[in-house]
This record gives sequence, structure tokens and C-alpha cells, in this order.
Amino acid sequence: MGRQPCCDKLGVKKGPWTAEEDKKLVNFILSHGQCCWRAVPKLAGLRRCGKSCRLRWTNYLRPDLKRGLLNEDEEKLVIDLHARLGNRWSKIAARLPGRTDNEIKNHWNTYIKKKLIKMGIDPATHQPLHKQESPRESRVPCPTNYDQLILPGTCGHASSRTDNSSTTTPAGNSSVDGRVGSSEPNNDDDPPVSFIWSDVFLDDSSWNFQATGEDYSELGASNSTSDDSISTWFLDCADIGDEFFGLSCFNDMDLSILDLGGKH
DNA sequence: AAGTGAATCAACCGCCAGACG
DNA sequence: ACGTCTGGCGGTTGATTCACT
Repeated sequence: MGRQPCCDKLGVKKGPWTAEEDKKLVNFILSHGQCCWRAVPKLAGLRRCGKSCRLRWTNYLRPDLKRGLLNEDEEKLVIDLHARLGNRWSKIAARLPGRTDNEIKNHWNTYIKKKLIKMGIDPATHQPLHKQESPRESRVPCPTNYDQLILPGTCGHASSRTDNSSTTTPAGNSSVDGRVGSSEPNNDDDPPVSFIWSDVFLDDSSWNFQATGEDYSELGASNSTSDDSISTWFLDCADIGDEFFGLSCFNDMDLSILDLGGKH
């Protein structure tokens, strides 16, 4: 029994990604789009699991990602959505353009969870902790006014470990429908990623190779992408974000259409 | 200055559901 | 209808960084 591993374990590199690997992956995705993650490592010349490539791209390399800590509005929205959706991080992330489920999950576990506990609120049920003895209550949608949870000046983060670059998105940027922030890429505070998306990086023909030189036609991808077209493609990233990453759907979404039923 | 513990977050793992043949 | 494959999700781990003593 047992599932077949998602990829051949032998020869597959694990651990932190190097700048070189990032280059290859970004180049490949820019050239050929996201298709068949299983084939990406081979075609891109990476010794990585396809799953790992997808994760690296979606969590770190995507051009539409915001960097830095969640701002106050985003944090409030996360808490609110968690009260409605539970640990469905991907659905929560879908409401915060530029944020990943992994990022939100981490933020929840490191900051928000502790803060709620500190305030006597059970992060799992969003009910006061002292009620825990009573029989299990069903999750009550948005039972608390979370506005009061965000203490003035803390921005939700008591820690001084970071330089609070989370405020890259101005507070009050949330729109009427609850969306927060913009979907513009902001990698300024992350030098490696900033470099990857810089013109210098993208124009570097020394790495802008055609992967392993294999024929991608079988995957429905063109093998003749020129440097120019890649640059043009990148320059259009803002627009492409709408189509390629489905960001436009966020703009048209409303909380009411959230899949509260979920599959789990 | 060095040691230690805590905090953070990128990355991995295993499972699940949908697509496809 | 069934089995396999793939992408996606949520939970967890572990390396790194930071604060404190």
C-alpha cells in the first residue's frame, strides 16, 4: 500500500532554496507559465520536487506577493475570517491579496493566537476561555468585536524583532467590502526577492537559458520565448496578475459568496 | 562577549479531493 | 465505476535570528 511519493526521492534536493534555484524557477514560470508542476523541476533544470517548486513559487516568488508583517486591517480581517472559516487558511488568504496561506497561518500561530489567549479568548472557538467548561458550543460567526483586540500602537506585534515594515500598506486601505491593501508587488524589504524581480536580474542572459534545452511543446508551452518577450511579460505583470493569478476575482468578490460550507 | 532560550518563518510531510483515462 | 495522478491544503518541523541574562 502507500502512496507513490510525489517525486523521486533520490537526488531531490531539500532545504532552503538558493538564489540560483530561484532564478531558474522564476525564469521557467515567466517563460512557460504554471503548468504541470511535476514536470517543472526537470524542465527548469532543478533538482527539486515539483511540490517544492509550487510552494516556493506561491509562497515566495510570485510577483504579486506583499512582503512584511500583516498590517492592522489585515490582522483584523484574518481574525474575523478565522471566526467564520476556521483553519481554512487558503480561503482566508484568498481574501487578502498578496498574502499566502502559509504566511497567514504562521502569523496566526505566532502573533494572533497568543494575543487572543492573552485577552482571554480561545483562538479556536473565539469564545471567552472561561466558557470552555461548558458543553461544546458550535462556532458562532464573528462573535466578538475584534476592533478592540488591536491595541493602539502595537499594530498587533509586541515583538521588536522586526522593523515593523508591515506598514508598507497604509492603514485604512481596506475597502468597503473588507478587502485589505493593494495587490501590487512589494518586495522592497526583501533584498533577494527584490533582486530577482529587478531589471538587472531579469535581463541577465547568463541565466536566462532555455532550461535543459528540452522540447516543452508537449506541455503546450513555446520553446521560443525571447528575452524581450520575457521582459515585456514581466513589465505587464501588474495586468497579468489579474489574469494569470486570478487577482481580478478578488476585486469582484464579496464576503457573501465565500464558501462557508467548505469541503472539510 | 558568550551562552541560552524564545520567536519566527520557510519548507516539508501526509492527506484529501477532483480530474482524467 | 474504478484506479491513478496531480494539485492543493493544513499541520508540523527545524534552521536561523533575536533578546535576555
